[in-house]
Amino acid sequence: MLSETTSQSNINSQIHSYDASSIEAKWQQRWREQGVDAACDDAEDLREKYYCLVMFPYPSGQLHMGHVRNYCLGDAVARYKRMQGFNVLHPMGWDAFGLPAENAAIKHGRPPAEWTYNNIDEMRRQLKRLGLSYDWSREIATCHPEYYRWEQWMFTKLLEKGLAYRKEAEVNWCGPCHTVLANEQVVDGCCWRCDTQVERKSLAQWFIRITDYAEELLAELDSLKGWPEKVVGMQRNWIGKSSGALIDFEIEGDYEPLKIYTTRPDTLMGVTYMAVAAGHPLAQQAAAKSTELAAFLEACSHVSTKEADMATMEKKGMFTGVYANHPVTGAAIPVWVANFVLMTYGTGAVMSVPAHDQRDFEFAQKYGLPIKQVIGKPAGDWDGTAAMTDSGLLMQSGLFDGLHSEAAKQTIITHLEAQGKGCEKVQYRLRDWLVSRQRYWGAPIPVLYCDACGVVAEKEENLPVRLPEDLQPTGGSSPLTQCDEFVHAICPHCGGAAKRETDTFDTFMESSWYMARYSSSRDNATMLDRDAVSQWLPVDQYIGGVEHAVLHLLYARFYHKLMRDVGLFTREEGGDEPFKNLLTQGMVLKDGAKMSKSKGNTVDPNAIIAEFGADTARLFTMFAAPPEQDLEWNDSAVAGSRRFLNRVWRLVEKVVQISPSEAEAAANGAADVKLLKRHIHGTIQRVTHAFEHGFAFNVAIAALMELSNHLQAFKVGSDESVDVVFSHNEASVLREGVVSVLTMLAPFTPHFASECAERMGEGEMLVLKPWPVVDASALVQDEINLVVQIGGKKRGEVTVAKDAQQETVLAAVAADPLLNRWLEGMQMVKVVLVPGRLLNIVVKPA
RNA sequence: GCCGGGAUGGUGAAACUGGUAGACACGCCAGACUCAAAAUCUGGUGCCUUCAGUGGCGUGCCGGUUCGACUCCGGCUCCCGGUACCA
Repeated sequence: MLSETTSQSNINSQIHSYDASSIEAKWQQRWREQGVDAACDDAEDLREKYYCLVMFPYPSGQLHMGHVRNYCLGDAVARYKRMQGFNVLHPMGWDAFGLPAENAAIKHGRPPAEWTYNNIDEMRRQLKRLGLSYDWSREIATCHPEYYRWEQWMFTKLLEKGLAYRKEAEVNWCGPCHTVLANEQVVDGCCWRCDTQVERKSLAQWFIRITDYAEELLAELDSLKGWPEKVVGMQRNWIGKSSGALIDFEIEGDYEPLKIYTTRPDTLMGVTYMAVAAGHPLAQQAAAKSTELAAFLEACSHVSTKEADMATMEKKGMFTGVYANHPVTGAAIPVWVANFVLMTYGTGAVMSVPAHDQRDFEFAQKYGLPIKQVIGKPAGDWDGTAAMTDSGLLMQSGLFDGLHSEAAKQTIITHLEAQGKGCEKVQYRLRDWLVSRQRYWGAPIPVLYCDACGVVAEKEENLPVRLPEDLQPTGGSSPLTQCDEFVHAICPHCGGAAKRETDTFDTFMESSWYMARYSSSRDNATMLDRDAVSQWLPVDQYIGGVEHAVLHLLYARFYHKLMRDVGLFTREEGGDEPFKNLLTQGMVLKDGAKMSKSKGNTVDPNAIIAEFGADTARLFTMFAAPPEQDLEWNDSAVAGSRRFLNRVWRLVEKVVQISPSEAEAAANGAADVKLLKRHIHGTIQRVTHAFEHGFAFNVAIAALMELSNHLQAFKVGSDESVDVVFSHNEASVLREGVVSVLTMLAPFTPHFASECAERMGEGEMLVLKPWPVVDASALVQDEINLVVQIGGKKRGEVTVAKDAQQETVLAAVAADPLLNRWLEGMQMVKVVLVPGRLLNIVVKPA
């Protein structure tokens, strides 16, 4: 009884459904055998190149839905471009160095290498199960010596050019991660990985001079037309260019002159006090004479970045007892210590103009300091309740009176320059990139410390400096520091004993150039093959999460320019910028929140593939939301995506069985065929448009669903039980429609579409078939339904010739009693005809 | 504060350069098939009104431009992301 029920239900589900797992395996094997996913390096290949890249994953062990979405987007683009006749490079690899591997190693007592390689194997399997069309022959893993040796080589070049250097500096230290961090990796004063508050420590570290490239990185943002404005804006803010002046204030007594940076030299004559950071030498020096001041400085140093909830923190200060001399008037100006002045920006000291700076204003009010207006308000009088920060004409400014702010800036700077008291200065917020990390699982920094020769770079023939892969981290300092075989080395300069650097590179170093390496990933003679670079770079379409807006995406732009300037390629060969177009996809949410293990709201891609098939997982992630928007996971909508595929499957079964009759179509048949043909080509137009403009795949798939609904209803209407006879013409257009749907589904659901196409007798390689082309003649309509508005409100439609003139349309309206009644007792004031769209009759009571 | 994005049915979302608001899908309701259920199929589904044809209202709020505004302009409110005592 039970078994009977089960078998019955199996039969039924077979009738309505298809077997995803067997056909997906079948097609994956065929594509692999036929090498359809490989990019062609052959110079004789005349196809235009297209480089489609998705951000490579960190091999954490399991693919999550965010990956699935990212990679399905990239795959849809790559497959579409292949069908459009491009020679597509669509590679994949592993960002394989990093902290999680060490943490896992500590937890499991096994070396990070093993964990990493196992994860890569598992994740590669998962990617293959999704049917993603990667050229696996170019796969790279950044932890492989054949990869990082070139990064080490590059670093030695940067050392030669003075673009890399070692310096003792105040740096960000994360205790739990046991390493320093770059500025970009500190978020709200906390470590970007473990979210604990970073400490400031003075340590000798390796830096790369990204600040030398600040201007170029900023200027070329304007050329990135294919990037989201948001990301461009974030990078612009991060670089933080401002222009102003450096001004020296002489200090009375035994002090160095006080150098300040200001963007408002025009307000110089309104300075009523100076403010320096607690860490400023002048403050420290003055504190030696005042216990009270020393106590205040001590208090300031304990205000952590965290509790300093910056926006609301109270402005505090104390007079140092020191006076500065105004560089123009010579007037004595009190120097204060203020907790809002940052030692890390500008010179750690500011001139305060309370009349024209809100922060200075609040401080002056609190401590009863004078406020002197030197800029006239453009309109009306200044009420003095808040700082007046607009530009305007100078007043109370002696010889500068009457100048406009903008002119005054220049005049005052020139005046100061003449007296050696100041100069023009462009300031950036960007700091040099700190690239050394006190971690084991990373690429060794190829330098040695020799007692005789000092800091020496490893020789090129000794590269790579191999990371021993069998060490076991324990949680404290890097096991490399205890590894004698690694540490004790020979100085490449004098041949004496030397110690190796045990710090490793920031893992963002590896991800900064992988896109270039894919062009020549198997080349062991050079970092980048010049021909391969000019063949493939720049990346035409880059796809990934927005969280890398000022991390990876800034570093990669920088590194690209470094590689160019080291001479690996010219600007003609590799371009100035690595990524032409950027798509930042949204997150995958469940119950309104980002999926995470801690929240317990994850959806496992394996489970979805097992239940519905890879094609359904792909289709849903592309259909549920536009790519750059967050996607809310919805289990029943996933099932709905699968239902759509089932319907197409049954449509294919039906069309395959049609044997056209010799009888000619009925009289109205011709019109039906024409309409269907218009639907088909309208859909081709819409789907192609989606691929060419913004990748609105949700709309593209909706269009395919719509067409498939039309195809199902063709000649049958809602009653499928009717035995319909198709003429040759009808059958052929129906077939054209189904093949079009399958062809356009191929980028989204490649296995399913291929299987259906094969059943239709369309041959094996749907994925290599040309993309359908719009037949413009099919879109032409002789008669159209024209919307009729009366008084701006839609009142109905009339059927008229597509190019009908106004009189004709009005006649049609008059002939329609339902429309005409709106005109009774009314006077026509105006008639607006939008050809092909609508007619609006403006009326008023007669 | 500043920069960027957003607000449309019960839900995810469509709407080309101003021209039929809600395509497509999920959910829900009803029906067909079934002993029954599942699956599948069909129909309905913005809100209010009406027996019904109809009519009115409706894209966060207020105002403007226009024959016509989700779309453009001015002024707000709220939400999301980024960033910040940056001098």
